[in-house]
Amino acid sequence: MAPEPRRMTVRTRFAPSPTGYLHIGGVRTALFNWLFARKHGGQFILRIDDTDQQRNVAEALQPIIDGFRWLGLDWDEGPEVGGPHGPYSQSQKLPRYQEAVRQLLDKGLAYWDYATPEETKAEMEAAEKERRPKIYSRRWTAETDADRKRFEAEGRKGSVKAKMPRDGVCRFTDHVRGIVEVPWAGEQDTVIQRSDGSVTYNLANVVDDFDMKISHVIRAEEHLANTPRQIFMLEGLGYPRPEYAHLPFVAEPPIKGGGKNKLSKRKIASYLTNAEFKKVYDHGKAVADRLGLRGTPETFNPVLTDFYQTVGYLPAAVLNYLVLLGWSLDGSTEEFAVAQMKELFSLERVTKGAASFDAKKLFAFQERAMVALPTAEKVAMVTPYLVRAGFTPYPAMVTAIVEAAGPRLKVAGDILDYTEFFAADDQLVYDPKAVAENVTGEPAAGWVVGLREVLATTEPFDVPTLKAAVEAFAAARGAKLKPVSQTLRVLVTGKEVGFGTFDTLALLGRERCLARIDGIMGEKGDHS
RNA sequence: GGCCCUAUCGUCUAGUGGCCUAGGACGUGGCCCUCUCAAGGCCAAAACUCGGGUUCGAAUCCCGAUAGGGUCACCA
Repeated sequence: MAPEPRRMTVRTRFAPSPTGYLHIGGVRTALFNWLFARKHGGQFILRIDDTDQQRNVAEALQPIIDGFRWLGLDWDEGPEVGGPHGPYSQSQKLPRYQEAVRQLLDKGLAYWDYATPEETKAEMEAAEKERRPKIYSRRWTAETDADRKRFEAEGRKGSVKAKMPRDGVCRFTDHVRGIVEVPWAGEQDTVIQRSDGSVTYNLANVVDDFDMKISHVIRAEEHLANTPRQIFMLEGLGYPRPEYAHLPFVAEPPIKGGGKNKLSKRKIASYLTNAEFKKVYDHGKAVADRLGLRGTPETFNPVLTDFYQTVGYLPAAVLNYLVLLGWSLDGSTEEFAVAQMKELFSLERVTKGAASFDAKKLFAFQERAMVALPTAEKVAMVTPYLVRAGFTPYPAMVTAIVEAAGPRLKVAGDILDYTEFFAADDQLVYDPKAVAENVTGEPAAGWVVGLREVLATTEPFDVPTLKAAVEAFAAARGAKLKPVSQTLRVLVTGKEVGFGTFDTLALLGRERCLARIDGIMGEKGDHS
């Protein structure tokens, strides 16, 4: 029979542990898996790696599911959507795994072992001291049921270990690293079933990948060294070998005295010593503060995707940054719409070295994407922030402010920089320093009455007319435009920064401007 | 410690023997624009880890060193 060139369906997976948060490095791995599946018209599977049966799996899983949904990384099989190769949680597959362990035992590819943790530890330490590979001596191996009984009579607990070959070479092809060869003799007899009957990751992983018909295992490089053990198991079980691609890990931002360690959410304090990382964090923190959010490093951390969702980033921008962390199309194309990524992604162009996470560059993608977003979409994005901050945003006003803000609006939460337009005239918050320097101090104090008069009489109340009137006002007093416009700005917004002064005036309208000036001047009057 | 992986500007990267006096992007510095803050425009500084080979010619191929990382003990 002629070997038919069969077209295998591409099936990839991402298998997070339910930890309660979605790590940005994990998203990068998931993205590459998702992109590869989408590019080849295959399926992307989400599977839950909860072999050590934690308590609140559902609760710890939710943030991960939310993150995927927010980013638009849809899965064809897995939690909430089901699928024909379930269950998609390892905790529900124990009998299945134990069956696999039994098969390995029956074939003589695994054995019962009764070494105590102390004994194992002592052997390993001795091996390290003698500069030998850390290979178990198999001293407490039970060959027969009688052996098992004997060990158990001693009060020992048995675990099952894989019986790794002691000679030959394990060779496999990795789509990013090429051919990898490792001598079997260096591979440890790894525990596949713990003494409490639960199974370990390597075993469960191999069984799941087979059950779910995973064609391409695309995962972080930390698993590269686990691959021979997994190959041993899957071949022992008679499973076909999937294709492998080990991605370089996402490294931490450059910090003084730091190497290229894996990005970790726990090390946020040291990342904050990196000025660029801190800028991004501070910007996000400002938004969270105005929202009255309690930002704990547990949830509010640029290493976690939740940060970007909370602050109001665009999923497309996050994805665009992430796709370039370890992959490139060429040396110059940087902007990719999600649809383009799906079309252009390839494993062959994944880089080999670890890539540092650069929050500031992610932010740059966000800025560009935000500027390009149609006003209506920005309005929809921004409105919930105003609501959460306690304002009543009227669509027309929001639209006007969003347009006036232009490129100042870098994330949705930035709308909270412009709440002066949504605040009631008698509830405007004035920055005392700004008032002291631009309103009550000299020469500004002497301009206020005149400026109020200008605003009261300028007709029409639009940008060019207002500008001309104020310029004339300044010229008449021998003043430059700058201090005068700043006085006006503080008078009606309470702040020294914002849109162009005349845009601000026009946006507010004559009534509100006069009301605000009267408000602050009346207040000053009352107190003096 | 054994085994495995990796190594181009501060960072992400292009580069697969001559097109490289090494290109792009973020960041940084300067200038311009300007009523503040942004944005924008222009310009600049900034890298092939080191040492040997192979070759007429090496960032690119080979060897070695160094550095970083991963993995190996009932985490995933």
